[in-house]
Amino acid sequence: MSLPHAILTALLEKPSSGLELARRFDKSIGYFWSATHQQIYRELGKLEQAGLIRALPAAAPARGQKKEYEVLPAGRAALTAWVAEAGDPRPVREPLLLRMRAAAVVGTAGLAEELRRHLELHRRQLAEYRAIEERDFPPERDSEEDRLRHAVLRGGIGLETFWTEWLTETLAVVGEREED
Amino acid sequence: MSLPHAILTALLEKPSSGLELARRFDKSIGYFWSATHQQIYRELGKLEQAGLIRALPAAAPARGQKKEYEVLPAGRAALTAWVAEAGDPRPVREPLLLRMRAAAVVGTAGLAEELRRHLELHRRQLAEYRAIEERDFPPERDSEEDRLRHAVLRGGIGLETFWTEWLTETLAVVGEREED
DNA sequence: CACCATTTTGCAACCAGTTGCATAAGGTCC
DNA sequence: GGACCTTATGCAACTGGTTGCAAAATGGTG
Repeated sequence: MSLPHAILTALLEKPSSGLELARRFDKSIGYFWSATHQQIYRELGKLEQAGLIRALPAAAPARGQKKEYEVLPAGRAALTAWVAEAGDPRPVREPLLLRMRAAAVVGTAGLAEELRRHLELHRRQLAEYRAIEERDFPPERDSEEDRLRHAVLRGGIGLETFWTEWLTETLAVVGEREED
Repeated sequence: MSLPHAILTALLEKPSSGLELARRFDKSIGYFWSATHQQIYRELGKLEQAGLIRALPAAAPARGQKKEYEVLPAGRAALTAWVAEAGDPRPVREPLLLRMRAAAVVGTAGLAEELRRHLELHRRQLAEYRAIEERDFPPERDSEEDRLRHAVLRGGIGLETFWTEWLTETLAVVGEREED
């Protein structure tokens, strides 16, 4: 039940149309909860029906025509409640770790290359996060909101840092004996 | 497409019945790819039909009766191929990070308690991993398989370490101003 | 041996997320 | 103004994962 709340958050930050939301999910919020435009349109429909958001323009709602949504008080209340809700961390689901296990049984052929590719991807993501950090969180900006959002970004940075370190380490274990 | 390969790996490590698999998924493999017994039974059926595994006992296969499976050569081949396959890392999907974002907009009421709860959970998981590490990977065990499996476990340890550190840090940001 | 709990397997329905495609409006180019 | 591209919304079908429940074998207890 996270997607509706992700959308409510995004809409509170700035009222948007479905497509705008989809684009914003490709960065920022989407770094921690990605969604396709389909999911977003469907969920916008549900949220509207539930009375948590409403469409703005009142122009005849036709197909190829932009529809902007804003959050209603009930929506804000639902989001506030969700912040305090208990919810366990999701179990890790990373196929790469699984593949390592499989490799322990059937051999590591082709694995090192994958590890290198992943390392490159995580390095790139890490660099992107760091650029955002420099751009959006200079030392002088330090409101409550900034500190919270910065903490989220530091989460991303920490995760990518972990993966680059682990992959580097692990390549030392796997890589060498695959070269021969 | 990870579950079938997780099952193949588990079955190669040791031929098992569905329920045994389900139990083993609650530890070890399941730390990185969890699955319910339903998923497992369904997948076992598919794998059998695909000719990648087969049921052992040949006794009349009835409902409440144990059925052991073992991996066939085709299954091993499929797993070997999968190890080398390209597959991008999954995007992070952690509701807690999302809730932090939401909290930046609607306030942090109730958040600190959740952070503390998560911190406790991650500490516990970390302790469990470390215990497994001591038990299963003493310095003298150092075969190829051991090194790979140990790397996987180090992955888990690294992730839990990251979360405990991030949560501690973040509690310092959120916790203080919620006490008043 | 009738009764009951446990073990093991499984069906059915559901929810969340993905993929592929369709349709409408608006702008651009000739 | 017809052909075409982009923007925007959406339907339908599918896949992966979850939940709730049922049902057959097994094994004990009175």
